Amino acid sequence: MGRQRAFDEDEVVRAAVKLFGGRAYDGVSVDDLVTHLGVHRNSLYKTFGSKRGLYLVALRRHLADVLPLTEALAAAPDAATALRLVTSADLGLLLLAAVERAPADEEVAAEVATALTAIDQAIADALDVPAPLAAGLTAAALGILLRGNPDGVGAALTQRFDSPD
Amino acid sequence: MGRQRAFDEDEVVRAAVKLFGGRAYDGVSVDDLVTHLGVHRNSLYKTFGSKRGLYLVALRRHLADVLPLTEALAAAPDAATALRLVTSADLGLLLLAAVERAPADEEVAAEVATALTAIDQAIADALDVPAPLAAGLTAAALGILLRGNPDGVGAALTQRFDSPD
DNA sequence: ACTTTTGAGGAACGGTCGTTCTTGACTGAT
DNA sequence: ATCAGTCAAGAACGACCGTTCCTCAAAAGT
Repeated sequence: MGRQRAFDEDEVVRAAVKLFGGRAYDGVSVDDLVTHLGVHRNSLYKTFGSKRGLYLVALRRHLADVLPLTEALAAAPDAATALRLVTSADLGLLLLAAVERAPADEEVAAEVATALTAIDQAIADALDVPAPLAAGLTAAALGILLRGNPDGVGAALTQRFDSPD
Repeated sequence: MGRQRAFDEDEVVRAAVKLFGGRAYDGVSVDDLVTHLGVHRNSLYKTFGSKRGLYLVALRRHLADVLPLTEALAAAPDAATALRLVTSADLGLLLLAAVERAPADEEVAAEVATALTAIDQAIADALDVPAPLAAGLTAAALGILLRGNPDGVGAALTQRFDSPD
């Protein structure tokens, strides 16, 4: 048919995940995307439709990368392991999407809610704890990620948490 | 000397806290501020210097409102009470500032870090627990706030948490 | 070899951004 | 009564936003 594209769509989306995960949605301009993604403006719009379209694709790719995390969670023996798994994952875009975009974009809100629920469920199943408790653990992990200190804090929490078992 | 101003600066700052706490920094335009704050463009720039200047003032006001929270925390008898105090507080702007602005504005980052440390310290003192554990509790509270479910989740966490005592 | 389809390339669009300028009304001090 | 200083009001600024258009080069189908 026509000329073949000179960029790898998967690479582009991954680079977009990195960019959108690093700063706010409105802080990433289309110029930034064109510069850092190695895709021409025109191809970007031809492929993803709009900036928001690319963002949604990037978000879904990011959330798809969370699936392996839930599988790893299924084998977690205790809360400490589960918390460490979540806090050591790269969830930058998920975090930013939840705080910043979800309130303004219900499609983003739906994706985020689904992903968080999946993590909750994986924790609930693995540790055999009630759903609200699993959701609390997920929330705690997100809070730790948000504070940017993966070490020490989580350990202190779960050390106390696992002791009654 | 001149004409007296027709707006209450305190009211304006409080309205700004509400606006900036509701959506991303770049999502709040100066037009939005002028419209919802009841201050004229010119007065806004005369009083606060810039949009970022107003944001910083609003952030500091918001964080000043956190001080009473730390005082209340000092009297918290257990983790459940502490967590409930934090998760029932209005920390929208703090949360948004931590996730979205802090990475891009080191002055914001410093303010946020100071506020979070103050909460950590208050919890550590009240519950007589080590600092990392207190920081973990603060993080958990932030995560719960971020998920937007103040009830149930926190209770499930702390019920388990306080039981060994 | 020729046509057709598609991407690359870059200029350009209208709109909105944060910010500033100009003008006139109001008020305290001389 | 006059003057100086501050505020309100809104037009206007250049810069940048997301998006589109136009032209040319490359490659698949005939």
